[in-house]
Amino acid sequence: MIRKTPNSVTIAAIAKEAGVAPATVSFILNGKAQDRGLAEKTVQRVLEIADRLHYVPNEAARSLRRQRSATVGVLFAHLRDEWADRAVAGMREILGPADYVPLIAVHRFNPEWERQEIQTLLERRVEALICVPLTDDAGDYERVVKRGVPLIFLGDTLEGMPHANFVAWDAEAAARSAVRHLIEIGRRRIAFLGWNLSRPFIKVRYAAYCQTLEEAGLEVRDEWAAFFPIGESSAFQRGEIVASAIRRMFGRNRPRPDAVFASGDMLNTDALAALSEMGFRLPDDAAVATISSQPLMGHPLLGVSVVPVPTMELGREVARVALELIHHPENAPIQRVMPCGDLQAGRTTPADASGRRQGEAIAFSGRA
Amino acid sequence: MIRKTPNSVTIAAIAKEAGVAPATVSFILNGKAQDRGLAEKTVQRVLEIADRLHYVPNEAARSLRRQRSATVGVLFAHLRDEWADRAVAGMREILGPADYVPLIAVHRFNPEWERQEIQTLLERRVEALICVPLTDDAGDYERVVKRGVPLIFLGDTLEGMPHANFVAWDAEAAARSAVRHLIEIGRRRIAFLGWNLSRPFIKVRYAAYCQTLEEAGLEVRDEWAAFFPIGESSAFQRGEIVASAIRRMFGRNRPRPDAVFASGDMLNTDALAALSEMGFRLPDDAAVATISSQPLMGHPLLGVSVVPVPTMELGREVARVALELIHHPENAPIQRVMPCGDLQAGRTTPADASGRRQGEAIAFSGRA
DNA sequence: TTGAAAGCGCTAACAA
DNA sequence: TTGTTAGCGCTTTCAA
Repeated sequence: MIRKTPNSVTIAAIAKEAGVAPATVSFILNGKAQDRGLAEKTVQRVLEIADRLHYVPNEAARSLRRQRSATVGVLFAHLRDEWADRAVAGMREILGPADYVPLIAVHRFNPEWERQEIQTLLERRVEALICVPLTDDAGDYERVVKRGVPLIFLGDTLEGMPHANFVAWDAEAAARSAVRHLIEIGRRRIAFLGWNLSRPFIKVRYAAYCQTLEEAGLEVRDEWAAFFPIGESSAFQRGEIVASAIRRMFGRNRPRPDAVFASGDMLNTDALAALSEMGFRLPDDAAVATISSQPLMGHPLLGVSVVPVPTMELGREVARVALELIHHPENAPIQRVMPCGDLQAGRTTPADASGRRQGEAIAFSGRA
Repeated sequence: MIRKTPNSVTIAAIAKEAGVAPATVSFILNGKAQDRGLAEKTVQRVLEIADRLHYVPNEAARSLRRQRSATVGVLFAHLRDEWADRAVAGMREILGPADYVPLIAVHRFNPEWERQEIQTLLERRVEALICVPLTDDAGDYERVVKRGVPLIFLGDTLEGMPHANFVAWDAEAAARSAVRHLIEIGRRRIAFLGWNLSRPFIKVRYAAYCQTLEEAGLEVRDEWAAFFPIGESSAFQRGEIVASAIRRMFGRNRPRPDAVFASGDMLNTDALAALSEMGFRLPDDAAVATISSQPLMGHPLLGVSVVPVPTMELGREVARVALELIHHPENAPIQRVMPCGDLQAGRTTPADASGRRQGEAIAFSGRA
């Protein structure tokens, strides 16, 4: 037995019950009674009946008739790291009052799923599409643009689409700030962990890393930089790959790195796991700095220095841009780069402000 | 200027172009050409044209006509803790092949938003609603049930709705296993942190804690248990409340606890932060065990013992139940409790397997 | 082997 | 002050 949508109360039923025309009901339910100059008595009666019958409008019919869905598609890579949580919170703040609803989808780094999700979103006639870009490939995105649906990249953009709309954050400043911090706390041999993608806001992190080192007169060594493919299946796998890269860097004959700049989430988690597994003391053997949208990453026990990504504000801004482009598509391209927060210093050296002696592990300052 | 849905290619346009009737196109596009015995030539021509015109079906029209949305609503409390990520991954596995799409919404512990989101989902005529229950209040949920839309709670259920469908996990076994572990590693004064809710699978954790202690002949002290209100605004606030509870427990005259069972996510993070801020050594001063769906929680640096929640499998199962109820509503109520994973022991005592000496902080085992 | 036609629930232009 | 009407794009029954 196939279950059908419950035969819900329609506007016609209410009209019949109230002894008025469907159109009248429609106007009243949409708060346009004034415009039509309807009698207050009629309005009340209709509202009362709608309420009593538990009327719930049928959005499909409404969209079809109005030729707009009041919907914005949001395609995430995943829902981890609080990224999505905070981005969606920000979007809601903006979309809600404008009577738009976000349609959330996830591609899990799988191009095939991404295509499917985009298709589904287009079938639902989203009026704009917010999208965390997956690969360097512009193919599927161009299709969206061709259909006249405003596309806004979130968090990065694509080299191959110079006129794409995007809302990103200042990865360059973030990377600089993280690396500079490591230098300031006395580190001289800083390793880099990054993603193996040529997206602009990914690439800029390595560039900033190099520049900051050079400005400080420090060495940039190829064998201290590692780039990893992104993907979902690699959650465990990736941990292994990152670990082996770290083993390579740290296992060699000296000099080996005394700090790690993990340029994004997941890399930082993997790096911590690997370093700890190798028996390194943090920050004695390796200080870790990262850019992250994951609050736990800033936990004192981990002792990592973190530049926080302003995810919620990104969500707000990208929603604003989406609305702007829905109403004024002629304003494309809109390209915004948001500033990121100040670095939160983790533990730095064992002999830092709290005055512990060199060599002592300092997960807890001890209370004796 | 208000932007309208782009005048997309319709089935009628394709029909005209191909010189056939709209109905023919519809059949072909739905893969029912066989059933109608259409000429292969016609089929090919129509498909070619649809492709050339970049036809994308209009889901609103389709839903309206078919009187079903092919959609399942999923209402989360939030998108943190990888809960949503893994639950959605599991659901996709099941819903995708059945040609259902999940509509994801978030209520952020706000009853007003929850009502709004449920309303929005009902307007979109979801065929079932999967829902992480918010409060102890059944009001809004009953409305859903009354409309004939199958409602399935995820992760817990409500006392006030004994006939509600739900898919939960075995919180009792998880709690037992966590507390037993703390006892096994020699702890005798175990504190409890929990949520101040009377939902069955929340309540059972405290009960299991008490029972396990009693079975071991240990003392259950009221002042070693703390219950916290749940809510979003309290992210920081809650941290403070948890911290003050922990200060109260640990700051007193002896005896004070030597372990903490944080019965859920967020509580564990807060507890770690508070303990570390107070300068306690883990696990010397307090061993921490918890139930969590957050992988970082199992990180060796944190040293916490974790019972993992089988979130992805919950996602799969709840999707299966949703489909079952869509097709066979007469099978309600369906109530399932999934087993949870084995406890992953964190650091236990300072003098554990790795042979460190008593009193040494052991965030890192040291490599010298 | 194909076409015609009705109608899903709603809105908005036009009449009355 | 209210009603009539014509679709929005699609599916599906019935007729040819």
